[in-house]
Order: sequence, then structure tokens, then C-alpha cells
Amino acid sequence: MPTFNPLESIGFHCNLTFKAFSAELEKRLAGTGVSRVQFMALAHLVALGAMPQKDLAELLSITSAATVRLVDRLVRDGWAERTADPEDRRIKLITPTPKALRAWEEMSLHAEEIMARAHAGVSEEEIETVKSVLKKVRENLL
Amino acid sequence: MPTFNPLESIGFHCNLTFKAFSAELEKRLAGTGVSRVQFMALAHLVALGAMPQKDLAELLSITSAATVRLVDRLVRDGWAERTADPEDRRIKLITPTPKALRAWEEMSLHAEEIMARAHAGVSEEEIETVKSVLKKVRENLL
DNA sequence: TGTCTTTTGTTAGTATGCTAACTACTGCTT
DNA sequence: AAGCAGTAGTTAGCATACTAACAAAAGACA
Repeated sequence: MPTFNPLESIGFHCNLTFKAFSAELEKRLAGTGVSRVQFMALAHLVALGAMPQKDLAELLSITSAATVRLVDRLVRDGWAERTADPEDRRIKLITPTPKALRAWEEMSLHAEEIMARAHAGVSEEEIETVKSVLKKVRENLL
Repeated sequence: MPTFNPLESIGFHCNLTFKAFSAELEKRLAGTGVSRVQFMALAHLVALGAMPQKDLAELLSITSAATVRLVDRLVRDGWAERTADPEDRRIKLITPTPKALRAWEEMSLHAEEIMARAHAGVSEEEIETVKSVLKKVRENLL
């Protein structure tokens, strides 16, 4: 009987690897009051500036419903604000607060250090291979 | 200012790829009443037989607390049972039900098809490279 | 044997994801 | 202008993850 073996699936390995990154990032962010998901949201908000919730949802690859609550928590904790879009009253622009902008530079160092550590001993070429294979796999699954 | 760019991180790509597998598996399991996580748990239970919750937690790489509620739902839905370990009264052995064993063969086909589709057009060598690089990355992050 | 430590499982509280159903608003079409 | 489809955001209900605090049982050791 051909039994499904998780170890053979790239998806399984991706899950494990993603968890390893998550755990390390969460450990380093422990003192900041920012969660891993909030960190990713702030990365986009700081890099690109205020944007509608819909855009943030797309960048994070989550649903709009999940984004509502993520932004709720960002607002609650003083990292972002919902402001009105003068052009379109449906839209709530999500704006990073000055507090977020100030704290970002130091926080983002954690992510860069983790990336550097994770990629240690792996050639640039291997990293590119992984990225391109994973991209192809995602396209295969669309 | 050196800004963190998620696209450069293998962790980010792993997250996206894992989500793609998850979405596809969930779509296929829609009619079965089994969730993706329950499916993974059953894969281990069917392959290895009854085991303590702790072992299941390790195989799934989740905490024991998360396992408690996962097993709660498996039991609730008739896929598994908690039985006493005659040797050690702390242990609850998680046993797949006959219903689970019967349903497994067909369910596991979904996972195999998804793997086959995902890996299409990717050489065996590339797949091995991805697995070994991801493994090294995880070790780097320990 | 009695106590201390470890192991296993549980509960509580929070964060995060999903789908489905809903509201408010925009914008097209007639 | 009226009507209707599409878009943005919200809410509700569920599944799943985590940490922290706890209980019960087993094991180790004086």
C-alpha cells in the first residue's frame, strides 16, 4: 500500500523551516511587545508607507478578515492608526505611528541577523535554487 | 537605511509555499470532515499505530497543549480514541479508530496527488537540494 | 520509605488563520 | 436619477498555534 510520507513532501519541510524562523524571530522580539505577524506588517508599512487594509492583506497573504484583527491589535498597541482616505470613504488607510517608525530600525536588525545566521554555510546559488524551486512549486499548485 | 526585505528570506518563501500546500490539501479534504492538521495527525497514527500524545506532538512539531485540543477534536469526530497505557498511568495512548483506518487509504491519495503535482517539472536533484538546504537552515537556527 | 524532580497531560488566556454573511460605499448602466 | 454589481471592511464562529500555571503519576535517591 503506497502510504503518504510527509518527509518526502517539500510542503512538510517548508512548514518545519518556517516554524524555525518564526520561533527565532519571536524569541528576539520578546521584549519589544511586537509579535512576529505584527513585525511583518510593520515591515511593509514602514517600507511602503500608509496603505489600505486590502493592500496589507495581499502583502501578508492573509484574508481581509484576518487583517481586520491584526490591525485592531496594531492600533491597540500604538503601532498603527486607521485614517480615512479622502478619495474613497470605504478605505481605511493604515498608517504606522511615529513610535513604530522610531522602533523599526532596531527591530529590523533582528530579522537581518536571523537571515544572515540562517543562510550561513549555504551558497548564494543554493539559496537562489531554493527560491526558484519553491516559486515553481507554488505555481504548480495554483 | 538597510531595510529588511522579506522576499530575500527563505523563511518567507517557505511560509508562502507551505500555505499553498495547505490550501490545496484543505480544498481536497473539504468533503471528508477532516482538517489538514487532523490529516497530518492521522498520517502518523495510521503509519505508526497508537502512541502517547507526547509522541504525536513531536511528530507534528507542536506543543503538548496544542495536541490536547487536536486530539479532543479527533475524538469528538470519531477518528481517534484516548486509551489508557497499562504500563504508565500518566500516558493516554492515541489510537486511530476503524473508521479512520478505513478512510485513510482514500484520503492519503489526495496528499500523494498534491505532492506529484507540486513536484512536476522539478528534477529529483533539485528536490533533494531544497530538502538539504532547508534542513541546514533549520540547524543553523537551533 | 518519604521526598524531590521529571514527565505527561490539562486548563486558561491570547494571537492568528479561515469561511460565510453582512454593511457601507463606489461606480457603472440604463 | 434609480438600480445593481463590485469593493472594502467588519463581525461571528471555528480551528489551530503559543505560553504559563497546574495536577497526577513515575522515578530517583537519601
